[in-house]
Amino acid sequence: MNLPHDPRPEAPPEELNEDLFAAAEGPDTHQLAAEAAENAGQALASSGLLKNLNPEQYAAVTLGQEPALILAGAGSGKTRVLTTRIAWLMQTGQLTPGSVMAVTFTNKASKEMQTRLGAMLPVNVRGMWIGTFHGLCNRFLRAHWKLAGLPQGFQILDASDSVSAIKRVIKAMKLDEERFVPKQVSWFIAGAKEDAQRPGDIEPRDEQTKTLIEIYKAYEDQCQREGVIDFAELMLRSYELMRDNPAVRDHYQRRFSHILVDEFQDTNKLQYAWLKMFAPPGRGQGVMAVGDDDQSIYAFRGARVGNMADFEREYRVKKVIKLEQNYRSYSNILDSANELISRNSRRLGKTLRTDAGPGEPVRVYEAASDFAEAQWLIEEAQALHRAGIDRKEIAVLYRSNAQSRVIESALFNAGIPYRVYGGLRFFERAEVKHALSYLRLLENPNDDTSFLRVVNFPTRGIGARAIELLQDAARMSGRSLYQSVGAVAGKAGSNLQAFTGLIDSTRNLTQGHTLREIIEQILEISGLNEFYRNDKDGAERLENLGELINAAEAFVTQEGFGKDAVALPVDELSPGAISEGFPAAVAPANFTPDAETGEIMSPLAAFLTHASLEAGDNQAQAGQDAVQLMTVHSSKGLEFDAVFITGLEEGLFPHENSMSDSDGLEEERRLMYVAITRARQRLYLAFSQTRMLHGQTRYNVKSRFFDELPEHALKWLTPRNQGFGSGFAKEYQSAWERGSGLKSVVGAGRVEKPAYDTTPVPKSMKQAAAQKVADEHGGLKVGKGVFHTKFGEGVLLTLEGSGADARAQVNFGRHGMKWLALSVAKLTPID
DNA sequence: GGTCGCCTCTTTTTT
DNA sequence: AGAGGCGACC
Repeated sequence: MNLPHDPRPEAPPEELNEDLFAAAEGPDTHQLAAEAAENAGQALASSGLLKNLNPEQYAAVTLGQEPALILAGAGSGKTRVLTTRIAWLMQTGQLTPGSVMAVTFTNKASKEMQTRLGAMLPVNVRGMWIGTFHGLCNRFLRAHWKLAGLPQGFQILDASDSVSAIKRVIKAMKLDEERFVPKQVSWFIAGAKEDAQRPGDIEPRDEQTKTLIEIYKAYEDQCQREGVIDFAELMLRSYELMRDNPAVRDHYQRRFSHILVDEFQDTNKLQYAWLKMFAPPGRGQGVMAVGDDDQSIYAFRGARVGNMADFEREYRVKKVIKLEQNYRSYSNILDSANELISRNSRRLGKTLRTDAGPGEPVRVYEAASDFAEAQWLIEEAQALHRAGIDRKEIAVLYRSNAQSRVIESALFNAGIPYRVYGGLRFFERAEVKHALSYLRLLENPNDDTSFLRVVNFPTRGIGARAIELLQDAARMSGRSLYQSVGAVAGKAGSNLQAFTGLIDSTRNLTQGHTLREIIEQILEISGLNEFYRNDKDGAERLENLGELINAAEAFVTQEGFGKDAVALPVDELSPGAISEGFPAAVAPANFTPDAETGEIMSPLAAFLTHASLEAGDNQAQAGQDAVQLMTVHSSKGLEFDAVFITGLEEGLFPHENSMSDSDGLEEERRLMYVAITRARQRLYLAFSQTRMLHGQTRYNVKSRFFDELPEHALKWLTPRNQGFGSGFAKEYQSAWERGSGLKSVVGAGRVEKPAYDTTPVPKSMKQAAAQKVADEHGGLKVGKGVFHTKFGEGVLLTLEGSGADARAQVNFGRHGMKWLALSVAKLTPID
């Protein structure tokens, strides 16, 4: 135990478990504990745990059992406050491991919290209710699957599974996929669920909405039939179970005397409602919400910053504690962040300060191309490494995943170890998903999504027609595809039976085998291995399948398999809980552990859950000293000695899809704020004049964010204003007046042909049309610069129509994207 | 009826 | 650059 000044004798883990049971016994315990804390707290004031906390942190850590809202700026020691508070509450006897729930958003954050807490106290953090919203909901539903109306081994659909399930629904309903785009429908459904709305709760405003509601309903039925639930459903089911079952609700409200929620600004409506089920205002539990409105970056998926204000009001928070002292960055970095974020209008108000001094300037670099940007970045990173900075302390951030490619290949060619977070995650790779689908079918043959994914992969003579017949049969009888195989006659039918036979026999064959053996078997029997062995590009995929076996092995051994499953019998079935009159309906009868092993879940089922919930973030070689690559979103909560923010270009960052409304732009700004505040010592901002994206070249203008940073904190590594960012029309004019013209093409956006293609050959109708219009308007070329008397200079992005109808889409940078009628607008080409 | 290969469209961010 | 859709061929 590494708490040097613990006044109490060291408590053995068993004793803590005793406490754990006691914790479920009701408010009296809480009260006694609080009294004990009163005394202990004084003694602990100068102990190691509370040492070096600033006054605000101290106040937050040692707050009594009451609702609290902590406004915690970036780098203000938020995680430290959270973990120290839990540790302090436990040390002072106010809390037992079983009576606290700590919720985070990302797996990374919850792991971090567990690690830190584990280092402070000798507790089994795995058994504690520390996890992501979705992880905890999963745990909750595994415990109460029957009450929740789920099959015991329910599986979780990830985003892409969900979209393909919805696609099937749309097809089955014979709806037009153009009009009901599966992805958008998925959005609609997730959005409804996040507002706690079932199909019946949504108002059928118009025909479109009416149909969407029908799809939602059918999708629900389908998921229920197949025994699967999506991410949003995890939350919604848990919420509804709490809402509709007083006995369960009462149990958990008594059990958790303290609930801590991290990144509260990112909670959506449902998550807040969920929290209120576990700890309603006025129930007297200690609910601590920690958040930073300036770091709210998930509005796009339903996060409501307003939850912070609502929380303050509804829970009658006495005093909001603001953590504004930053311990991470030098002031040049902080000044930049502060200045930038001050442009946002809707803020709770908070300014970070530091005692660290100005530090180095923020370095700005302009590259000619994304390739050059990557090259420069690598040289700079190498220099940093030579100067003694660990590679893992160097982060490269970008707005969208697609940007990582260039950087990756440059790093690869230079032989620099790197690690990419996010992007195509391990469990999302096609071959891995195939393998997982086979595994899911072993566990639950009625999982139609998995069935369809692999029924004919590798090909085994089951085509679209056969599947259509099968789906019809299934629909008629209301059964799963697997159950309906017998209904299809002929060759196709026997092929289908061969497939289900393959699944069944593998299941029998591997009965009682280890997870590793099961996976090895299915890879062979399914023919996946053979398929990739014969595929000329299959080597890497085979490797990934091998990696899947490793991951399973690691999951079983190191990870201590089934933490969610194992944790349950211990604390759900605690004598305390039962003696407290925990209703029979949710008591042990609901657990049907494996007769032989006593496991609540099979290792396979647990592994599949793990694969859905943690898309394989930590599959990349952990521990190696590697440069860290990630999106700005996934960098939240992390910090590095040196940070490169790349691709700071209009249309990319801020992203073009967000620029239309001010809310979107403010979110982009918060995103930039998050990115900047990741850096401890060195911050680099880079942008590029051209960039290859989706196989096309884009011509870029530097991000408007450069104009929102304090000049004194910046140092331009390339000549300032060489590029064509803000106010470039003016620059253009002066350059024009000097008679030099402009050499480079400026502007931002997509162009129809590759940049360096000197002999353009129209590849599509669109291009051919563009070519035609260009001929009519001599000299205008897509991808080239144009000049407009009012808007100045821009880049021609699209040409459409002909004659009087001819239109042009031009990006005028500062003046934005515009569609112009060529019969009216006077556009002159610039070379 | 199945398979293969060419064509098109796509992509913001995540549990 | 990669996946899904569509048409031609087996």
